[in-house]
Amino acid sequence: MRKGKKSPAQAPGDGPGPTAANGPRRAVTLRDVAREAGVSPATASRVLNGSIRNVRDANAARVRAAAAKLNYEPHMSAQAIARGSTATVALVVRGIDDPYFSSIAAGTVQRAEQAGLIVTMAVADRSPERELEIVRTLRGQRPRSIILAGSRIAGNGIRETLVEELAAYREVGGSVVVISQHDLPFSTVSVDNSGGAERLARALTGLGYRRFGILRAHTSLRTSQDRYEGFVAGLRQAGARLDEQWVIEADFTRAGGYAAARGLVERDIAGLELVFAVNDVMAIGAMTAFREAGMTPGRDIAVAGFDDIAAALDVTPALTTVAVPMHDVGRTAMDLALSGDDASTVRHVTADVALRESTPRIRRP
Amino acid sequence: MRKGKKSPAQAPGDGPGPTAANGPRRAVTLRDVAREAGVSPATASRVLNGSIRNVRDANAARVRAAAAKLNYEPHMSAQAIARGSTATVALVVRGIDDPYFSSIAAGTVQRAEQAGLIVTMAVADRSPERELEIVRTLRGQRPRSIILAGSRIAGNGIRETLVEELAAYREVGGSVVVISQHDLPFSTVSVDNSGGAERLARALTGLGYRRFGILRAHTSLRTSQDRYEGFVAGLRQAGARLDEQWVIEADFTRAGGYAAARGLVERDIAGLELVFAVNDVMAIGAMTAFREAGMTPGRDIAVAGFDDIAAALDVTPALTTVAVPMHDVGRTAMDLALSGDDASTVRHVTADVALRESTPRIRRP
DNA sequence: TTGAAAGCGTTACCAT
DNA sequence: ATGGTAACGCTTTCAA
Repeated sequence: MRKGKKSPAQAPGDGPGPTAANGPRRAVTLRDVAREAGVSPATASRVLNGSIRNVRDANAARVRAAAAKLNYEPHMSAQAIARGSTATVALVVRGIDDPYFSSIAAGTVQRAEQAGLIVTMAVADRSPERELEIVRTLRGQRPRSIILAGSRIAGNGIRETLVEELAAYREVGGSVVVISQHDLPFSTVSVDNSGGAERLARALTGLGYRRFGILRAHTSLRTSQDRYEGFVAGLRQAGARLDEQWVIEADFTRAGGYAAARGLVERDIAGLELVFAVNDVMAIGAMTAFREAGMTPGRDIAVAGFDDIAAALDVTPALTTVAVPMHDVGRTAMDLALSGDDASTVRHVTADVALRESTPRIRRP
Repeated sequence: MRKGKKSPAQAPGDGPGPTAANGPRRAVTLRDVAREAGVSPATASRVLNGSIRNVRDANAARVRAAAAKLNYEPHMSAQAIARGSTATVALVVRGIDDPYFSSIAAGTVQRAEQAGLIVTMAVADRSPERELEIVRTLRGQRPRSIILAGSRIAGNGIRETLVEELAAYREVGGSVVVISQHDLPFSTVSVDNSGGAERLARALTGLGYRRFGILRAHTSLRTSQDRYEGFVAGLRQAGARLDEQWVIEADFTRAGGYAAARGLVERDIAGLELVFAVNDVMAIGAMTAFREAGMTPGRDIAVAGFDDIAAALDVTPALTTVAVPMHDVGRTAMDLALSGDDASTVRHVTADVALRESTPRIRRP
């Protein structure tokens, strides 16, 4: 038995009234409400949370009154275990801090709220191992769905284990949605990273650019890799060639872009015309680094990014980028999660090139 | 009884084995693990989640092996109801999308993870009513703590109801932390909004500025109000006066700042030297609006903000602001939440003026 | 050290 | 329409 608070406290006869003691009073339960209303817990349950309408109006009213009077709020965990399902959706991101993820999260949360679900956030910024660990823990929450945003391609079996883990989760009734990981056997929101980057490359060569540098993240980041490869493909199509020495790997963050650009300016970059960073925060970091080095972005060196975060419009010059509708991505992910589509549906979202002042038409000598 | 899966399925004798059927297999439970290990559920519980170390090594090993083999993950909801407490913390923000809140959230989540807690996010961007509703729903989750970031001062009784609601929640064992709402009877992380703004005003007058405009949010937003009043106080101390016609109320967002600045430039603002926006996103929106109107921020008009979000360094000219250590705020909030300090502790965090190029020393005629 | 059993707050079946 | 009661998956007391 639990703490012996039943018999002594019950003798006097009623609810959780302020029993003069001071320790945390116990929360109001459905039984309290039922007692107050003079009905059985079953009836109270039917009124408050049940789907069926088989309760006499008079009783329903009394129950509702009692609930209001006692300020009753159903215990979600208890409901979860009684019903066998929760009202939770889990979202795994890499860094909430990042405008990309926070926009996706915003879209997700918005949709979840409409559906009466709560979303829990986990941050998997450290490593694939950590991500795996998180997914494992998440299973314990028994969420309806797990949405994975910005996950990695990990080597040495980690990825396989992750897939197994998620598959097992789906096996017991959960749904899994991944964002931009088109080769995982789950429902996917697929951002056209590769195509967008390709079109960007073509647009930029169209503006006259020929000598490119690229700031990309580690190859294990699928998003970065897709954008990189798409961009290179676009250059190739346009007959521009890429000098490997100007491809730099850095963190997928503002700091990463900043550091990479610093590294660049310390070398001889005469002749380098444009730097493409695989996301806007890196591009913006790079612009700041260039500026600090006395170069004016958009004049001495062109810069382009990817994502079209809000800040892309606020920097000077405004940043050329590829617009990803991040809210949509989040919403779509949630829609997929809730659709109950057991198949591994893929939903494509397009990414459009937005040419701005950071990449003016170039006048070649 | 529930779904009749007990008797028939039990006859053959064993666990949740793949019974040829295809519907969602049921998840592995502690009983399954216990059976597999040949011990009682009680023992399995002790090994897997119990604090006490009273299990023979051999048995412990078998239990662990069984758990691993079956890929068991404890059902958090079940634990929550059995133990009478959850491992969640609820965070209520106004818009995850906003860099201010996402940074706070990041700090919070980081700390929570260290403590083995999961955080659920709710967005209260709509209205005080909505916020109240959210808090109410949240109570159903029975989180250990509720952290309120960026909440409002609402009129007409809503605020009182909110306070009552939170008080009741604390009554039953939860802890409440509010950020920057120093007059609520709960533990508080108090950002020195008013002092920071005051120091900013003095620093700016020290640079020679005399004619100020202010972009602020609705008076119901405590943070905005504090910053506004602090700034005005600072001006007064420096003997500068504020022309009311240049105080504009707008949304607490980039779009709000942009719109307000548009409105400003459409009027005759000759003589206006500096615009202070009560947060960086508004200031940055304003800078963009000024630039679009053909004015160069930092030269034709000075601009200052508050928060020191990452973007403040990336805009041109770099934005003068008051630096709020947002990660710290988030972490501190979580620390307070977990400290179990029943008293309404207040933790102060300072905000330092950061003078940058958007407010150069002014040369008066 | 171990297991039986009660109990946590709900829901849903079954009978009334 | 209503109430009794088993069940959900786990923890913890109590007795062995």
